[in-house]
Amino acid sequence: MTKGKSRSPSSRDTYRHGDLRCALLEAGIALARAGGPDAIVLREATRRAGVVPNAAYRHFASRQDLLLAVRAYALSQLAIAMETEIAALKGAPDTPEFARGCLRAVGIGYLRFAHAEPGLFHTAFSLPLDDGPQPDPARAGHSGLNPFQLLGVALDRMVDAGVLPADRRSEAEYLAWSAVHGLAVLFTRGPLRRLTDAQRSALGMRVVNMVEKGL
Amino acid sequence: MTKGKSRSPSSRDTYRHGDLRCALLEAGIALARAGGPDAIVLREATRRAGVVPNAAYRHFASRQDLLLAVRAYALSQLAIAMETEIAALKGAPDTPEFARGCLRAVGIGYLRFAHAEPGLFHTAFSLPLDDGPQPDPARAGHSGLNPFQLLGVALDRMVDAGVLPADRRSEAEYLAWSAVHGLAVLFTRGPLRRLTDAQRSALGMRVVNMVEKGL
DNA sequence: TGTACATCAGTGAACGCGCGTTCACTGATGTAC
DNA sequence: TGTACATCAGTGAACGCGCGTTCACTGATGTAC
Repeated sequence: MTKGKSRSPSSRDTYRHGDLRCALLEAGIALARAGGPDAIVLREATRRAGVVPNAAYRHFASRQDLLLAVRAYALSQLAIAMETEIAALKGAPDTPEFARGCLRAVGIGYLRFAHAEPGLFHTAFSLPLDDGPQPDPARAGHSGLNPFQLLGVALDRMVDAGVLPADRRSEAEYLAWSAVHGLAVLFTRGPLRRLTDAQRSALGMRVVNMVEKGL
Repeated sequence: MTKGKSRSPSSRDTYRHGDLRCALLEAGIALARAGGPDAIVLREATRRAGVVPNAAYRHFASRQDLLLAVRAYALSQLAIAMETEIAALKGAPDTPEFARGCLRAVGIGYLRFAHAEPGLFHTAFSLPLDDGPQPDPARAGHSGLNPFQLLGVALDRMVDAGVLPADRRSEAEYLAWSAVHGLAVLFTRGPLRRLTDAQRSALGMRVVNMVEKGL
């Protein structure tokens, strides 16, 4: 993920550009960060990498292919944001408190990421997500789980801790995801985009509480 | 909203095209319906209206101006979808049951519209919504209320009926909106877009119930 | 250690596309006398 | 009632733009002898 344009040649970047694929991906990420999925423009990525436009085709089959790589990065960053919140939890695991905390952490991580990186956030969901039979590890966080899986684990924990009736577990992912995703959209592109940090996190907590209570 | 390309000239469409503004708006709506906000293309709208591209500038200041007009239409259609659900409610008004039913109707209307008209739905929220000091009537349904106002009224009713504690009323719009909007997105462009009608409405009910219970 | 060679990452030039927007115009219309 | 005229909706032609993508190429690299 480092380009090293000004570094002396190493084993990593001896050949011509060095690591053009990586440079293009980074440029794509920067574009997505600044302007969302539509801002991912092949020619601009090559410009930033200091390379002629068609050089990109040595590393990506098409613009879409680059976009998918950027999206995978965005999803992994989202997963990491969730993991960070979970890691900050206090208290003993396997307690009801911890289980609830986990679900909250997943939701809060989601909202924080959406606010901190709106461009990447929208890139992550710019296309339908269809993981094949087995989940793509490129979309995962440090735990190896992708955002959806992290949510699933949090819900499983709640069932195990006796906080969520087992008969409500099915498809609970989508209920929780809906609420938090909706709020993230209202925050980032909707009428709530001018809220202060305090207002935003207060409303975030309320939504997460609503989910916990309403599940 | 009727173009009357093949009608004999009336007072409405005697002058040249007749009612080009209306024809362009209709074309824009058709484009949005089929492909969302990005599909609203000035040149294509003029093509469909049988007119040269720059003719559009007699009626819309820019592409953005046309897009805003289409969005207003989409919002009014959404309001109407909600009103339709409300109108179908049985039971006496001013009862707790009716108040709850109202909130559910607003949510279900929202979800139904999103599913029936995904292109218009996404157009409605393609830009930040900033109603000025007074709400734009072009975005309203038959009642004169826009979608957000309809939601507000439903929540007020719940407070009046004693179903929602007054201290939870504040900003409850955003909690409810979040949950339903999120689900609408998952339905229309997310992983839930292949659900059957039955599955979709079951999940819709669950989200609406979650909101009601969790508010 | 030195040389010939095959590889393939990046080049240079071009393609066709469709977009939003501007300009000076023209000619059917409704209106004033 | 008839004629001259001003209006302004739609025309015709063009602008500059940037995009994704394809083609035949070239020349630095790593490798085989």
